[in-house]
Amino acid sequence: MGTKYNGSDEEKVALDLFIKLNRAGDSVNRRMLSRLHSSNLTIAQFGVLDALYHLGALTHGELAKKHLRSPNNMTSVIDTMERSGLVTRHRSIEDRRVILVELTEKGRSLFEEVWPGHLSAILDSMNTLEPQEQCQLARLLKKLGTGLN
Amino acid sequence: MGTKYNGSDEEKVALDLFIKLNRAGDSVNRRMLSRLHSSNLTIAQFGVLDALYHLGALTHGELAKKHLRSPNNMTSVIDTMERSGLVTRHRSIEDRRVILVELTEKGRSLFEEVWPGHLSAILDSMNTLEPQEQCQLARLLKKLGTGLN
DNA sequence: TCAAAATAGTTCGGTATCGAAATATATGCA
DNA sequence: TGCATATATTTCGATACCGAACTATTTTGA
Repeated sequence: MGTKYNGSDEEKVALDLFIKLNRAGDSVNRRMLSRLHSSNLTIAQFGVLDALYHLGALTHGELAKKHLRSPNNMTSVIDTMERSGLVTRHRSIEDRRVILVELTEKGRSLFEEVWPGHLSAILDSMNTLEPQEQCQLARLLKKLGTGLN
Repeated sequence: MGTKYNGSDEEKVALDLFIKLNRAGDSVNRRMLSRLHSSNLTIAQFGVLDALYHLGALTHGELAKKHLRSPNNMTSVIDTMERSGLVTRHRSIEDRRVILVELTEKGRSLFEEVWPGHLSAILDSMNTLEPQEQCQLARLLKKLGTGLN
């Protein structure tokens, strides 16, 4: 958003907040992106690894919901990951429309290799704020996010 | 991030915050995206319109910096917008490496048409929070963002 | 003054993302 | 039972985005 908008104070506060929300999110993700880059993982791929590691086999639809993305997206992400041998697909027996995605051993060990650094990067980032500031921020973000859905 | 990670309380708070930050940003942007979609604008394109409208002619580099994107990106975004007749490019006379991007009349009027709805959508979103909550959130996000750069 | 370094943009190859439309399968209802 | 509808995924065409390598131009410094 431009910085030269002339509106009421109320509008300025809201716009300013909108901008800062985006900037903060961008900054955090940019960090993660450059971290993951050395493992040849994208954020989307890492999200899939993470979900599968912690939750076990999931369908395209479940993965998409987990990351607020459309399912047609997952096809391409999973394609790439399957090509690099990180996951396997197989069709469900009960419902033959469904495809289950599962970590391979390679995917599992890559995640275990990358996760500690990723976690500590998140901790580092967030520790810019005092613990009670973190809680406060989380509360406000939750309220904002909940109001939007 | 998975929801089943077992770490210290401190880690849980930070991870939780990280997730909520992303979710809130996604929710807000998703809204904007669906709003802009009816004008055949992407978020990137709208950002360019906005910057050019409020700041006048800018170079690729300035536009990229404004949106925390790489300049090679701008080439493609500006290409698309030039094709749809929203902006023009011309090479600077003083420094012939530089390309200045400017709004066309079509771009200007499209922005003026879209901006009010966009602004009120932002206001609506942010008004989920009380004014003093908005200020508090902005302050925390700023502190977080500043610590990251 | 002129070659090396810096800067602005583009091109290339690859992934991610979307919406719309297609395919395959499952479910529900008359 | 059988057709209409719903659901899961894929395909298609388009845009966005990244890093790396490239071209053109300007600036710097010996």
